[in-house]
Amino acid sequence: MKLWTSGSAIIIPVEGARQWLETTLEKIMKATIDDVARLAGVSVSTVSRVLNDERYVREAMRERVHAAVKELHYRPNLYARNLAGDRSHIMAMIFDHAGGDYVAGLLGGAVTACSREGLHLVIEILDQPSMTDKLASFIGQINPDGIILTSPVCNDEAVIALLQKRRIPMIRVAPIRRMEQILSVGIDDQTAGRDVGDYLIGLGHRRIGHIIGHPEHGGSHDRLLGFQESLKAHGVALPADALAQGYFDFASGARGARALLDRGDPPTAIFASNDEMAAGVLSVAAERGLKVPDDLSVMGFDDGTIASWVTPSLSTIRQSTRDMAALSIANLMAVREGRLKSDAMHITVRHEMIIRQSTAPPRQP
Amino acid sequence: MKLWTSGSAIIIPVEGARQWLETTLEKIMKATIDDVARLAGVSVSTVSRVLNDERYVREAMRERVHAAVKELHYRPNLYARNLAGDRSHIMAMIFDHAGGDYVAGLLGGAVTACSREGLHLVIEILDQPSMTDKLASFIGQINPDGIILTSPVCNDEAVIALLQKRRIPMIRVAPIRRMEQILSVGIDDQTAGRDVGDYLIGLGHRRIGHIIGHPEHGGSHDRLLGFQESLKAHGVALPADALAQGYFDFASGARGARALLDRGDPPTAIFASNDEMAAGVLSVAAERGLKVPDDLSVMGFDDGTIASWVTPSLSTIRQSTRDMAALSIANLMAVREGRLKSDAMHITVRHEMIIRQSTAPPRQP
DNA sequence: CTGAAAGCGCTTACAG
DNA sequence: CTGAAAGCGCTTACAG
Repeated sequence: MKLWTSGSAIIIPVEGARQWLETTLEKIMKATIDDVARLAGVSVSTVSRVLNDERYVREAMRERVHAAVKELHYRPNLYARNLAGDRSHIMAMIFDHAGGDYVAGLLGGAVTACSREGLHLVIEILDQPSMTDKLASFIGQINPDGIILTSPVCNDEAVIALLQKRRIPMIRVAPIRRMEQILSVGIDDQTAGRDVGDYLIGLGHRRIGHIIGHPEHGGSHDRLLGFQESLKAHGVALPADALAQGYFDFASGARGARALLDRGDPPTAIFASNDEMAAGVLSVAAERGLKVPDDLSVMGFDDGTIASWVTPSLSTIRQSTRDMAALSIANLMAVREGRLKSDAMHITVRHEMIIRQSTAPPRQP
Repeated sequence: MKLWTSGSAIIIPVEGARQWLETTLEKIMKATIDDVARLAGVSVSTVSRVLNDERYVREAMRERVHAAVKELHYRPNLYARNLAGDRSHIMAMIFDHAGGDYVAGLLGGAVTACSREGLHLVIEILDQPSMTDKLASFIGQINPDGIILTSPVCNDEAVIALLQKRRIPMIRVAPIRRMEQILSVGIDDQTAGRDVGDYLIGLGHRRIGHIIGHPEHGGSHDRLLGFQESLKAHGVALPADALAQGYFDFASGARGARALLDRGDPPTAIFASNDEMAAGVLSVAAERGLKVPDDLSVMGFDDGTIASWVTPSLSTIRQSTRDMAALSIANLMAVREGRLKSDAMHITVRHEMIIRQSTAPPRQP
């Protein structure tokens, strides 16, 4: 929409009028698909087809439409599209709390991937087990094109059943157990756990403790499993009291460390299932006058920001939650568009061991 | 797909058909406003009025509608509402990166407040200065009912101008400078800065350093200002080299600490403008064999999770970013509904000093 | 390959 | 206080 002025000026008397004019212009200037069709000299059907990248459109038409779109600064109305069509162009991510590097990475990765694909991300918090009513209301209103489920909700049977019934493509991030029909993504936690065991044993440690991660998070089990495998393979004992249950938070890491160090034969190395708990171990070591890594080696997991902050800095396993989220979005789109069947598909993301200051050979090898 | 009927039974041959039936039932069962109107024996206009809590509806009607809504498990279609009406029932929050306790608190508070008000939260990341194209595209499509701007975008003139032009209610979280016409929320950073100064001087410190926060975050300036006021009021000198510029991250806190401690007359206390930087100070102290708090007192800001993790735990100022976000949502709604004019309104959230282990009187008073 | 037209499920003047 | 009807801006069979 253009304004033509010929010789004379438009006089705008007062501030209020200027605002009114602006608002009105805005409204007029907000082009619709009809405006585009008119300018391009085609039907709205054709415009729609071009916009949605459908086949069977002549190149000439395509170009004319694109030119009109550009000239009018046209942006399709999300709500009209969603009402008329069967896609919402919206992705959802569900988690139980907003904090920590782990969630932040997922969030950042998801938003970035979404905006690259022309999608929007809406988030919802489910912090009670089986809040299916809240979830039902949420997906009933948003009708997301796909949904990313993090721990612990990704292991909630009621949640999964609901989503399956509603036929919403979903992907589970680091689930406890993979399911035949459902996409999932994660690193190979078991191998990572084995890597840690091998590394610590390689340093010469023979009494190694482990603080298990949150029981409702998939990584915890697999890391423990791999860790056990490694010790077994090297003939290193792992008595029951060398294991402490943690919950991925600082306090439970500290509690676990105290329990492990109070044993008759305390460990020379502790592997905590995430960095926060490892930081808890470090604080207990400091409190007891144990030098890290000389008296005690400490290994974390995640390589979050905290791993480099603490003193000494943490040796850890790096996993990219950003990548996991980006891959989640990409695969959910592929499922929705029929490019991919979701059956039995698990995406494994690379992990990497990062050695810093908190690990070393034991004092008495 | 056809259904065969033989006698009175419906014969469903294969699995595919069962799925089809389920899907169809789902679709049938997804009630619309028409269904509600029919069941309640009123017009859709009336249903709409009841749903939107408008006046001028008889109590009897209201009850019948609510009963029908409940019976049908009716949920209004978000996209139809948004297309027909002028509200989107969507709130947006913009930030530059997803990490840290500060952002996590805002996020959690916003999502919680939204779901309480029947709104949804969509998030967008603007990590380059003046990404107005991306923002324009975003709000053009989402048309949020309100928008929460965090630092540093809340200080971006181009961003604000765009939002004003589009008449989207916005609130700025902890802006550098308040603006007459725009809502903002934050704690009284200046008073908080003064509180810290008063407290450290009260302990007996006379050589106090400060690591300034990120220059594009509003809190930084005001905290510094209040801190300066306090020292001045008590006649305590604050030479230029007792100030270091930080960026709210661990590394800049460590850098700042080194600079301050390398002075001829090193400080006995350092006030860092957030906890992450304070953790950086702690690590430098450890590295130099300085005992905290005996040789050096350290004060943080925010009371994020990290404040309790580090050893010694940090004395700090607690501010609730959750509350800020919740208040933001509430006030944006009030503006949109005309219950509140956005002019010159700033909401001050309470802050609180938390004393832990990292502060004490100086060794030589 | 293209277009005319119905329809998605609401809201909102406009009448009464 | 209530209802009939237009309209929001798209997508999608259905014809051609």
